[in-house]
Amino acid sequence: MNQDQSYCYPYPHPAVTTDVVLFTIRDEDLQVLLIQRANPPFREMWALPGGFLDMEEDLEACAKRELLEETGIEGLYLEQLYTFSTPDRDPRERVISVTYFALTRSDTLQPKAASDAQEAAWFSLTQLPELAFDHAKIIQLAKQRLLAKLNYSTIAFQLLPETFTLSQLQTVYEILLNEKLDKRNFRKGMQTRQVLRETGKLSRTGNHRPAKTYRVINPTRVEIIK
Amino acid sequence: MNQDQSYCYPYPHPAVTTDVVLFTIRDEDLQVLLIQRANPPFREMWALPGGFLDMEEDLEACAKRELLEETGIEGLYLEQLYTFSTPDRDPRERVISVTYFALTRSDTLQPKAASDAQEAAWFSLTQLPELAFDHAKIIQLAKQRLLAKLNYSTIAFQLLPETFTLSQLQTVYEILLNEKLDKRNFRKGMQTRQVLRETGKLSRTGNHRPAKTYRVINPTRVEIIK
DNA sequence: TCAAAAGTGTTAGGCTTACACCCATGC
DNA sequence: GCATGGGTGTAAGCCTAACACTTTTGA
Repeated sequence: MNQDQSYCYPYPHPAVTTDVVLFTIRDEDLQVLLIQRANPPFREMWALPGGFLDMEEDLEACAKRELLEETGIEGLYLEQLYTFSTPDRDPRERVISVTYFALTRSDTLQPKAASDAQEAAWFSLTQLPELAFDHAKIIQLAKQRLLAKLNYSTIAFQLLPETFTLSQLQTVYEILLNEKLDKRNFRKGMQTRQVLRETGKLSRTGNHRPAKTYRVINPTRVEIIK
Repeated sequence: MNQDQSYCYPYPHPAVTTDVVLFTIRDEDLQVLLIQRANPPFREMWALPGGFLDMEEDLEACAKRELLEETGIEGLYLEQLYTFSTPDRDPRERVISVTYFALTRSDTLQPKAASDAQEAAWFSLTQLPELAFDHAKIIQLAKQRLLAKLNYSTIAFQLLPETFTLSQLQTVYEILLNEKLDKRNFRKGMQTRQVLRETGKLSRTGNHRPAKTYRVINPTRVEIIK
């Protein structure tokens, strides 16, 4: 077909990419990390971090690598979300995108742009810019999945630092669920689930009683039968 | 690289396939459809129905097409399961497999082999033959997903014909959960969920009182908050 | 009349929810 | 001492789970 294209197959192959929806909570709001594209198509538009699969790595490694390359962020919780395959979703060629969603605590240092991302920044889910490809749809699906897992898993802890107070934890739930929760019932529920351990240390901030701090017993995500 | 391979790209592309885990209930048992491979690799071994993605179709269409081509089965519930990408999972070349799971009622006519499947047959999950590729792992994951969805969705109805009795429905749950359920509580629960409608007809079989028959209000799957 | 599956209510205990006040600290 | 968030118990009602007998039919 074309002799300066070096990788040839007896029948057509699609390209495979990963795209990552990285959530955090900042400014009392659920936010998502976007990068501004440096190259066409959709040049200068905002998009999810992601990129093409290398032949030696599996998809999760690809997602982690792209996140690191484009934003400098690493070492976080990652879960496969869905695989998108509408034939014309990328104008260049047929591209299958395997999407992941990831969570990080907000005290992660600011994402710095790198490689083929011009810039990386956090956006509130309620104020997204226009997005490249079908990335708006991907973000909606990721949010739906995150919310669905809130009540039967320890996924929310991925949004907090290693140690935290119960009020901080409750605030995370309130922001995600978009409703106020009862303090006593919330704490009772956490006790029942047996996923927290007191650190023994107190958090002294502001002019009020210091709060006990906790850590997750098993920092790797666990599903919980209520 | 090779001039009689006609599809060339500036960087390497993996092949993309779909594989489908089709479940049914037969002989009081959860069974899965397998095909016997007609071609290498793993020639004559049993494997999930599936095959390579065409460039004009999306993944779900591919899964449906392969199921139809290899088994003659069509028109059933299909849900994306997971995308597998271990680099060496296929000895021929790098293959990404997007897997689906599907459910059908057992009165579907017998699968007939076609195209590159030598034979198609149902196997009990407890008596699987040795399987090609990583298909054993895929089946395990599909089963796990099916069981997880039992209690908060109407997924189980996909395993029954259009109209059915409450005893038939209960039997499906009992087989899947592998435990006996209380008849009165089961019926009460179904009433609460408001997903069934009486057909007005009775099922007369055997020497006993005829049973009322029901159909699902919304035959497309609905998620239910208990 | 017998066997076989269909059909039907009640109760106890556990879980969920609603709700209000004192505590420890910094200023 | 006052403002601020931290921390704690109880009671009502709802949901879940356990449990046994009558009905209808065909043979």
